[in-house]
Amino acid sequence: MSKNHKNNDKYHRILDAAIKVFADQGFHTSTIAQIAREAGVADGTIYLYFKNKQDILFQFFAYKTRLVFDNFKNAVEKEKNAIDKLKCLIRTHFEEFQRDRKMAEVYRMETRQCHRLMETQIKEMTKMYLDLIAAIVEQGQQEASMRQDLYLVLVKRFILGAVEEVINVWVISGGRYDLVSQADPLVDLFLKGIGCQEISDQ
Amino acid sequence: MSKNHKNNDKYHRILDAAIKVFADQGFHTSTIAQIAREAGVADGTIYLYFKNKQDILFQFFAYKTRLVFDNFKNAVEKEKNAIDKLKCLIRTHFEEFQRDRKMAEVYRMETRQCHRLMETQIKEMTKMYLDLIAAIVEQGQQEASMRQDLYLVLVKRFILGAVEEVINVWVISGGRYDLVSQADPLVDLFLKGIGCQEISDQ
DNA sequence: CAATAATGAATGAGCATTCATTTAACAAAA
DNA sequence: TTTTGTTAAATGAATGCTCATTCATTATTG
Repeated sequence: MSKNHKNNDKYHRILDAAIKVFADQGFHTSTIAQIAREAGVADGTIYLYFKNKQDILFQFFAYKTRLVFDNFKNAVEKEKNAIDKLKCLIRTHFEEFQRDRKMAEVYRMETRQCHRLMETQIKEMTKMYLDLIAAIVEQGQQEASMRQDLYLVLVKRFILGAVEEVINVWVISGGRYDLVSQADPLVDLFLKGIGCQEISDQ
Repeated sequence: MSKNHKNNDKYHRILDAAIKVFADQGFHTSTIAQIAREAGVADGTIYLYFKNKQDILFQFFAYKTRLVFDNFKNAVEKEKNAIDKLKCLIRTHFEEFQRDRKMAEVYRMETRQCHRLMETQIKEMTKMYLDLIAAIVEQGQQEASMRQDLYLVLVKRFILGAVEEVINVWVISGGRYDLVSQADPLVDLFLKGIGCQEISDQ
């Protein structure tokens, strides 16, 4: 009956337990036994809800992370001018990752690992994010709040990279300070850069 | 006699082979047998030059990567004003990583993994890099080529993150385009940002 | 002939996955 | 309400495979 385990309480118990274990030790060094213990179920039970160990990580990307990224688009659409949209995107990103630090830790770790099966998932999410940035910047150019002479491909990476690095440090610090408050200062850097206007044109 | 294996040809053969294998599959899924095969030696031989599998990765950070990062400082010192130093840092970074793509791949992957033993190495290199950026920015502020109202901690991450992300994409693409040519456009973004001067002050 | 270096088969530990068995859930019959 | 039967869910010990690591043996060097 419940082919769709996603409606089942135990599916989530196990997935959350796995995320906690992955966050602490990384995917490869985590064992099914540890995940089972953390979830309070027997080792074998995990295989009633997941195909295998890889599948747990797959579900993490396909289900958990995906939801978060879908949110970004909705949040951004609520704002109307480009600069507010950019602020909103980054604030929402920080909010969501701060809300679920274990998710942030696993995301940070495992997106850089080569797990053949996840690649598509990860690429799709990244593309969605980059497209969001591109749309915002193009709108900003039309509104004349952003420079015309931008190399868009680079701008997208420039923004994504900085955002992820700010999260990275926050994760490494153990989440001991408020991440969201860094959003506006970061957007300020994106917009104005670090140079003095008068000289930076040289 | 050769306690210091680093002077030994075979030490480098094995280390380079390992880097190639790690780059292709990641540390955890690589086997000693694969590394031995790639290096053209027997499995056991590896243990004459390295304590164990982890030690190979340790040597990668302690020896290979470390050399590259030490270079950055020297390169930067050759320039005299802050903006040129920043350009030099990023150009050199791109040059070195482009010169040795396998190294870049392993660095990208394994710095985000939790390998207890590497942590110190990685933190030290990152700190050195961030200090370099901080010094450049502070000089820029004295020279009045960079803004006075900068939150330095954030600026460091902002720059490092963007730089690493640009490398990241280049690595993912399989190194199919020229990385170094992205250095100047990136520094331009760092200095001027993406906003229009007139409005970005709003 | 040492002494040093290299070999690769053998060892054993660790762990994902399976599956025979047990337990729980629920419904129909008494 | 209790009894009994049926199905679904959960268990965890047993299996078997994959390696990292070792070490007795062989080759190389000088």
